Amino acid sequence: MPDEPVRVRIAPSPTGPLHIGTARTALFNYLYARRQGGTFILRIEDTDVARSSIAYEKDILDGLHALGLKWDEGPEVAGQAARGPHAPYRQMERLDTYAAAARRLLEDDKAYWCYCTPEELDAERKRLEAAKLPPRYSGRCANLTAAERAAFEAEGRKPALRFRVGDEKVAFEDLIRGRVEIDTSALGGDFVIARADGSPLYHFTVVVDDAAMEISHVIRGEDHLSNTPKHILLFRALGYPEPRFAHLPLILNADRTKMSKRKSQTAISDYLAEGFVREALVNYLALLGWSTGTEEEILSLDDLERRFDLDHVQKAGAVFDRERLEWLNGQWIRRLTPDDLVDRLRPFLEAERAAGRIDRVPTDDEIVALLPVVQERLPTLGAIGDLVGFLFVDRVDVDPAVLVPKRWDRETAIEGLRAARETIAAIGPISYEADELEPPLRALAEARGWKAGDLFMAIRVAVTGRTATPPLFDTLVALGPERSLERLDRAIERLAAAEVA
RNA sequence: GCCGCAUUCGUCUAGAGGCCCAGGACACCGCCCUCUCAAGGCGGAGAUCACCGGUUCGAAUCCGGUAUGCGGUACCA
Repeated sequence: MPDEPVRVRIAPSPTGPLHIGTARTALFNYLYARRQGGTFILRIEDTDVARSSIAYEKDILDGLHALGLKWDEGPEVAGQAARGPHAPYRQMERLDTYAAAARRLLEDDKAYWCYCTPEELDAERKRLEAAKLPPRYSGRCANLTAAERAAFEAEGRKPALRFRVGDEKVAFEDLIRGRVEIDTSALGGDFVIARADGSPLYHFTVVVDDAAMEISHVIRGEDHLSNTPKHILLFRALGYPEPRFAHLPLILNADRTKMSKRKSQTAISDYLAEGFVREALVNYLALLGWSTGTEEEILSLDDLERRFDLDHVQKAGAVFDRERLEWLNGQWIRRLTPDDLVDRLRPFLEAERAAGRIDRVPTDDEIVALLPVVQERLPTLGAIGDLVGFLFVDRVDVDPAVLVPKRWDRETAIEGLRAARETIAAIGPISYEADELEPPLRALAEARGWKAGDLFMAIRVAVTGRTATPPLFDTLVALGPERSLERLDRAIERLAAAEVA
């Protein structure tokens, strides 16, 4: 095949939020286009009017934008007109195109009107199933006479349009799986391409549009592999050139079934809301079913655009592994510049505030100051509240029981905290730095014969309310001398009061 | 049921006849670092390459069959 221009597309249905699987397919199409110097097209397949919504369309466009997958043709904003030489790119706005194609098939007798009701078809299917036969349309309406049609019309029946399947073998060369051959007799008979209400169905619109938009490579999920012969038959019947096909392995639930909302978290927006960064999402998704062929695994979108190829796409399905995503997310968070990280953290801190988990949102300067101890501790951006939220609440809740280190008793804890309080107070606000705090507190522990770790733990719990925090002295500095002493005082009171209880 | 696709450590994968009694990463375990938690470093455990036959001097890699899994089989996409 001569160098035809590469044109690929992602064709989501706005019947749900952007799904992990759709995002991965979009990514592979995008990467293929970029790598081949081709065109990446977004087409909205909204012919299932009952389940489609503009809100889902918006979620899908927003999600693709958030991942950095820019498309060359298609709608930019949900609901608004699309741009590109083949506009519109929303199927419900292309109905006349399908109607024209349907008319041609009808005129060529490659399609016919079927008056069977859903009930009749259902009964037929059940009968076949009961007889342990594969479900298949009988072809009852395949050769109706004009009189028979008129009789049905007189009954008020509205016909669906069926495509004649015929009896042959269809073979194609899948770019990932190699040669695939299917006998069309296994396709279940003539299939419906337009509903009784006139609205076109997926198998039909996908072919008409892929042809109209001059799609050169159809890269999609393996769940469409078995449907491909139907599409090829339609391409041929309509006299369109066939595109090349590449069927990607499925993304799987932990039980190795096709990934579903029911068993996994599938919405990209949910991952973004948790604080997964686009770099990690893209990196992880790219490595689900594809590899560089080397041992490299931290790859930016830029790297991927330069290296993606269909040869290294895996054939078998891949289980979605959240742990690995989290690890990659940490890798990417650690690579962000301070300014960038602050920008990305702010919305999450604002969300913490809105949820009432912190009492005020820190300033950018405060966040920047925290970065050295926070950046390597964030598995997700959303973990920020859990990590340092105690710095931005008016008062912490301290459990007296955890205030006492394992090797200590209550009295020692009170004594230790009092001594620590004096030591810290003596340092004063001017030299209140981590380097100034540590030596005297260590000296204190040594003088009293305490393990430094025990003393530090008691202080940590007193000022943060928790046993796992960023390094203690940085934490004290972030807290400031006043609030540090105040929290120590409160903790001492709590412990003293616990005596009574 | 029928049709199709797939099968390398728990998971993601490297591997395109000898470099592999199979390499990397996540997770797991241990050690180091260490004020806790992370991060990082080092090490460990973990795959008879689904199974059976064949081709070959030699097979994870080629061929055939079997098994298992998944997907499709809608007037959903």
